[in-house]
Amino acid sequence: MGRLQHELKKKRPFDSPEQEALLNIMRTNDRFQNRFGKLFRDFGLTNSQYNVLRILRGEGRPLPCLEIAERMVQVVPAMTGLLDRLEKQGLIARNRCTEDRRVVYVELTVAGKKLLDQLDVPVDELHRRLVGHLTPEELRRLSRLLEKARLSLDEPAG
Amino acid sequence: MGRLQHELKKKRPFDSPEQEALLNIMRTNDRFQNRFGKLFRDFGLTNSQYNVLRILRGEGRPLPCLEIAERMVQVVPAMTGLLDRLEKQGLIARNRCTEDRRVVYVELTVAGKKLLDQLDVPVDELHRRLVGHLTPEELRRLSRLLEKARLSLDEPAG
DNA sequence: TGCATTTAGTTTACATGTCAGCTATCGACA
DNA sequence: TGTCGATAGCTGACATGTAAACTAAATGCA
Repeated sequence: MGRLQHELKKKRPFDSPEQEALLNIMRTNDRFQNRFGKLFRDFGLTNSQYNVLRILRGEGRPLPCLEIAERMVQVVPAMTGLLDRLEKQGLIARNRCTEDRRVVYVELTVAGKKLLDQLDVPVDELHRRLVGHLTPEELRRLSRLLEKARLSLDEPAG
Repeated sequence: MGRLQHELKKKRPFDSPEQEALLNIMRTNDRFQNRFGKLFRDFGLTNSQYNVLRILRGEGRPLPCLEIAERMVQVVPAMTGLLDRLEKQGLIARNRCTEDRRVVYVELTVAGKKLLDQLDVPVDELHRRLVGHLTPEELRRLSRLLEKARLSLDEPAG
């Protein structure tokens, strides 16, 4: 009996290798997200909030809401509230674009950058704690398999 | 430049193979969850609701709330509302245990079983559409790598 | 110019998750 | 018997996600 089957107390084996792989992806993600959530909570952030800050720092310049939403696989409406809370915490600032007044630019504040920088070491440590026991070769294989899995999303019918 | 890096419009390469693998897991999970969400929505269900029904059918007997929560990696408080909505839809029934009056048994109703059975074929089709382009060997390798990744969760410090 | 279409964001309604704290009940043990 | 600690579940507060409908602004094109 496989490890996942045991974890889920499943009585019967999986219907297919496809089902087993998908359940493994979801299970692994849930558990790992949980760990990151606990780390970020200590710094007053949620996973999504950290994600927004990280995107802004990576870009190094203000970004429109939609650009941020795209990189997070998230629907736009959710961004509004997310940004509201980050703004209230003083971690980001919003400025309406003068050329196209529909656009709202979001930028990292000094406080936001500072908080993010504080998180770099703990985040990296957590990365290693969670998957550092896999060899670099295994990590690369895992990444390649997941990227191949996502190819199905590009298909029109997909 | 890797596929994930391109998807995320990331300018710089990943800090580590650990980070890349973790982001790949999260990204893949998000996109796939989305697809399942759309399928279940057509049947008036959410991912979590389907998960509960599936667990109950797999077990074939009533289960206490906590047992269900455990298998879903979910915290108890969330279960209450989830079960409320499933009960309101007539898909499950709750009975308080007579021996231990703290325990509430949850069981699948006939309507719940029927709805679930209707979903079997579409769900299996979606499984194949999402990851059916990987060979059985690749799917097994992916599952084994994810299971190995989760081993870190068992460690006391983990 | 003038209107239809598109685009960027927001609002609203609802289902999830997370935590902290509460109630009811059970079991053990003095 | 009576009380204390553990267990099962619920409530309330808050942050996320999803969809649908809406506002405001820009664009295309007659």
